[in-house]
Amino acid sequence: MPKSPRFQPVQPVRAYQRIVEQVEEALARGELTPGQRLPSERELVTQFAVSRSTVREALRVLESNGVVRSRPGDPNGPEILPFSQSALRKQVARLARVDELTLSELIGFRMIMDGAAIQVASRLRTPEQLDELEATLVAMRAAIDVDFDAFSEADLAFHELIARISRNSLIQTCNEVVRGVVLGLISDKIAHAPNSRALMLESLHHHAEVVDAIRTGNGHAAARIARQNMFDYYAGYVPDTEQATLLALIED
Amino acid sequence: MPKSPRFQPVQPVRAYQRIVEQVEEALARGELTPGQRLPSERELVTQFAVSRSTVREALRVLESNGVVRSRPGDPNGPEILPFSQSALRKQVARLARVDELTLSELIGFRMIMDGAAIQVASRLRTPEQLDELEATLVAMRAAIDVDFDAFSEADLAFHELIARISRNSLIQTCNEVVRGVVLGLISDKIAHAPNSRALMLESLHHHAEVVDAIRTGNGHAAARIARQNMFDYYAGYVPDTEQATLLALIED
DNA sequence: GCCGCCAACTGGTCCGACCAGTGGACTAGG
DNA sequence: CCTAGTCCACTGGTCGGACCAGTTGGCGGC
Repeated sequence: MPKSPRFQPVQPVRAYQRIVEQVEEALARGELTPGQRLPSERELVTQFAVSRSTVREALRVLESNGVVRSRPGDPNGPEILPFSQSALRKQVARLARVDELTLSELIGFRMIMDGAAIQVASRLRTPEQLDELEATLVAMRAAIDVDFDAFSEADLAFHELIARISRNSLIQTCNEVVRGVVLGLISDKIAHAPNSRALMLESLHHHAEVVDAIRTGNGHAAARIARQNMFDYYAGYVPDTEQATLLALIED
Repeated sequence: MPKSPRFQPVQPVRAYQRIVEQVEEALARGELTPGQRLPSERELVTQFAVSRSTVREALRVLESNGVVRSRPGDPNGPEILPFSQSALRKQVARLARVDELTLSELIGFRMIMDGAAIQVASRLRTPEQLDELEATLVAMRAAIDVDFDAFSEADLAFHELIARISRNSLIQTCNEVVRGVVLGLISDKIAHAPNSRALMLESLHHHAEVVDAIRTGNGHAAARIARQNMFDYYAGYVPDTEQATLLALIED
C-alpha cells in the first residue's frame, strides 16, 4: 500500500523568519560559534537583500531567544552568545505564570529531579567530589550568618555540584530553571519568615544528612532524605490538598 | 548591620522591550487571556506612542515566544495564544543542537522523569485510569500494524496519560519536549531499522509489564521496568562510554 | 611616549509609503 | 425575507530614508 503523500498546511513564510532560520542553521552547522560577530545591520541588509526593518525584526527574535546580543554603537556588530538558561527559564516561568503550573507541581518536579540526581551522584561520585560536597556544606553554614540571599546562593552551588557529579547537564539546567521560578514565586515569603534562620539551619542539617548518605553510597536513602528535605522546606507554602501528591513522592 | 544597597547594573531598556513587558504583565494579571485580540499595529502605535517599527519589533518577540500570532489582513488584530510547548521545545532543541547536550543525557532525563511519573501514577491511579491505560495498550498494538509514526503517537498517548495520572503537568511537558527532541535526533534511524516491527512489539510488551506493575500497586517495580524499557529501546544509539551512566539509573 | 579629542561608524527609533490579502458590510438576486 | 456575490476599508509585511545618541579606534597635540 503506497503511503498517500502527507501535505503540510502551507503557511506564508515571512522574510524575517527566513533570516532567523539561516542564522540558526549556520549556528547548527558550526559556521557561527559563540563569541563571533554578525555583520552590522546595514551590512546584513545587503547580504540578505531585504530592508533594514526586516533585518531588525529577525535580530529581535534572535535576541529574545538568547542567540545574539546587539549593543548600540558596537562597531563589531551583534555578538553570538553562548547558550544561556535565561530563555528556557522565561518559558517555564510563563508556564507557571499562566497558572497552568501550581507551586506543588514545581516542587514535586524538583523533588524528583534532585532526588534522582543525588541517587546517581552517590553512585558516580569520586572521593574528590565528596570533598567538594563537604566544602559546599561549610560555605552554606557560613552564608547563614550573612543573609538569605547568600544562603540561597550557597544552596544553589550545592545542587549544581550534585548535578555535575550526576553527569547530566539537563538535570542541572532543569533544576536551576525550576528552582529560579520557585524562588521567584516565594523567596520573599521565605526571606521574611520570622524563623528564617532556623529554616536555614534545618536545611543545612538535611543537606549534611544527604552528604552522609552519599558518602556511604546509599543512594536510595540519600534521595529519600533529599526529597523529604525539599518537602519540609516548601510544604508550608503548598495548599493542604496538594501536599498528598507530594508525599507520594517521598514514600517508596 | 544595615545592608548595603545592591545596585543593579543599569542597562538601557529598549522601547520595544517595554511594550513586550506591558503585554506580558497584562497577561500575567489576567487582563489578557488566550483567544482575545490585541489592537491592530496602527492602533498600538497610538496607544504606546511609538512608531510602528517599534510596535512590530515587540510583536515579533511576542510571536517568537509563542504569546501572540499575527495574520496578515485579519481585521481583529493579533491573537493571544494559549500556552504551547513549541517555544519550550525550541529552547531545549537548541540546547541539544549546540551539543551541550548528548543523547545519553536526554535519554537519562527521560528515564528519570518517566520512571518517577510511573511510580507516582501507580500510587494515585484510580480504577478508571487503569482501564484507560489498558486501552492505550490496545491502541499501541493496533498502531504497530500501521507504521512507526502511528506507533509513536500511541506511545505518546500512553506517556501523556501516565503524566496526567501523576498530576504533574510539568513532568508531562518536560517528557513531551525531551521526547520530541530525542525523536528529532534519531527517529529516522528507528523507523528504518530492519527490525522495526520487532522493536515495537518488544516495546509494547514492556509497556504491558509496566501496566501490570501499576495494577498491583508496585510503583517501585513499575518505575524500574519503565527505565529498563527505555534503556533497551534507545541504548543502541548511545555510545558505549555513556551507557554506564544510564545503567546507574536502572539499578537501585 | 601618553592622553584627549574627533569622526566614522553602530544600533534605536521614527516617518511615510506601497502591496497583497482578509473579512465584514453592502447589494443584487432568489 | 434570506442567500450569494461583490466590494472596499483595513490588516499585516516590507521597503526606503532619515535622525539621534552612543561607542570605538585612530589621529593629532602634548
